[in-house]
Amino acid sequence: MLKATSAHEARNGADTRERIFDAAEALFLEHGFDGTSMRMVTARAGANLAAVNYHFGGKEGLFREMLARRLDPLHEARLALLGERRRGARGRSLGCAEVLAAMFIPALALARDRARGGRDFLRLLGRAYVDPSPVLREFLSNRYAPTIETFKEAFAAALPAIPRQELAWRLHFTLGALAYTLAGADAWRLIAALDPPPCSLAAPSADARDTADDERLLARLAPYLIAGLQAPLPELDGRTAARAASESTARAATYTGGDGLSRHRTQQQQGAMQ
Amino acid sequence: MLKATSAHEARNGADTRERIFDAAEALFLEHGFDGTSMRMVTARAGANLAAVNYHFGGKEGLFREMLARRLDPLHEARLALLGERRRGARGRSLGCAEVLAAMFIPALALARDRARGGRDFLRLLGRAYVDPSPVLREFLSNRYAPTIETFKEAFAAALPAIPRQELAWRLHFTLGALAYTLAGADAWRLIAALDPPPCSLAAPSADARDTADDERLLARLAPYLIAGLQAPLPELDGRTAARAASESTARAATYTGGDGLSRHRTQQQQGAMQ
DNA sequence: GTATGGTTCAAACAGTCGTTTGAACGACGA
DNA sequence: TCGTCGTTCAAACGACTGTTTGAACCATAC
Repeated sequence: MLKATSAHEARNGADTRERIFDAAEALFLEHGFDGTSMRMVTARAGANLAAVNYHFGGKEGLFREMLARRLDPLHEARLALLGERRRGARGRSLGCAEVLAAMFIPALALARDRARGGRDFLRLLGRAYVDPSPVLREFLSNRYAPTIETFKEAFAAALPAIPRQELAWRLHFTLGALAYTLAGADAWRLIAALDPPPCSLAAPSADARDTADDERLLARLAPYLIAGLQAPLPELDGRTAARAASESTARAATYTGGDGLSRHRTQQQQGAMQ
Repeated sequence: MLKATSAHEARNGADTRERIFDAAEALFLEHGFDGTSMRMVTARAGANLAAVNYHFGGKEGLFREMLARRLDPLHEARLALLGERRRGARGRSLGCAEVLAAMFIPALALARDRARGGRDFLRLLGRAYVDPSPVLREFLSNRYAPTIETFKEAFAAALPAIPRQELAWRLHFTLGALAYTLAGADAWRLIAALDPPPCSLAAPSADARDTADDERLLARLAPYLIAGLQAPLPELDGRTAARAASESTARAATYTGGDGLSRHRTQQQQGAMQ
């Protein structure tokens, strides 16, 4: 009734499951949750319409498991890499770029690994975060909230000069730039137009070309995000964000010490704005 | 047969049009294009189901006109403000912050003006950019491509040190952070929790409070985006995104400047990543 | 051999989708 | 007063939605 166990069932049943996963993934990338029908999925997968309800219990179950298949390994790898770098730092707190790398490298590795993600992995990641369907939104926020919280703490330690409120917003902006960039089909079409083609001698496979594109894209994205995270603090209501924070939250005061303060010249670019 | 002309028809017909617009707007914010049905719209608008096809020719026509109602004034105001600042500069090229302000200020003004946008205007703007429906994507890219091109030129003049390819990407990231931030219903719920409430003496109206929220949000967003746009250039030759990230820690990366960015990728960097 | 149990299948379920129809309404000019 | 025309209305259209059903399949266990 539930999962496949014997050799025969494992071969047949698991195979249809995978085909349905792949079909749902491709269709979700193009049409979103509401725009993808079960008949589209099963037709593309070469499976019977009832197979979705048999294997996954319904449309919602299919998309939840489809996302978890890709996103669970991603978040595990992210946490593992973050812990590894923390142990390697021996007490020294990680830098902002190192924390960001702990988010980027596993995503890139999965995009390179066809078995666990494939060339469309990053697009899937982005689409999942911008889909309007409440089913997916609730699923994602429930399942991956601990990981996000852990990285939020890591960024807070890496950027002690940024008040917690401000940092929460900047991480939100960062996630937005990431999700939108990765989700947009336009972006991946623009790569070929904007970036010069790789001049490798051996004709690269389709996968290798896409992987190189991913790396170029994230190489462009990382400096942008790091600069944004470390930007001078804004002024709210005539006060600096730091003052606003210290007036409203007691926690910010504990982070005022440390080396991060010298890095921020809070007056430098303020005058240029507006 | 087509639009209303006489006094009577202008009162009745235009009124239902507006009610349908408002209903479609609210539902589109929550459910997206595919998740919003004509019956949901007409029921909320208190109109007959056939009214949508009568006034707009169909679902696609409704959403196109609904978006144009909000976004046309926005883009006109953006271009007007940009031209105004250019004339005020008397030949001196505008700064990055000024160009960004020409995008922000009209959006904020429309969000403050209930008649031409209202408190949900920024959310609508964001949702429109992330909706997966090909109908809306094609409509937006066709209709507002000239405006985007104009601002791209303005940013290019404001940031002469950034190569055009790189700038195109950074504007894409910027648009992503904007759209995702504005679209997310979570963001607007977080504002109350993260930002200290305004300490005005008079009890603020609901609109005034939302406007203040918008201003705080964009005040936080602007330094982030400006810093990202002005970030040190990435190095794309033979390095992975991870190494580029860790090398650019704390704005230490070198400005290669001009076109000094060598784009020859020497060899495959497969081995560099685990 | 037969029985078992996971899997697939065609067919149909009730419901919703966007759209169309043709009659009715109601203010206007003649 | 009558005809006109823009607008609204209930009702229905065929197509599509997600889901369910019960029979058929087939390698395995007995």
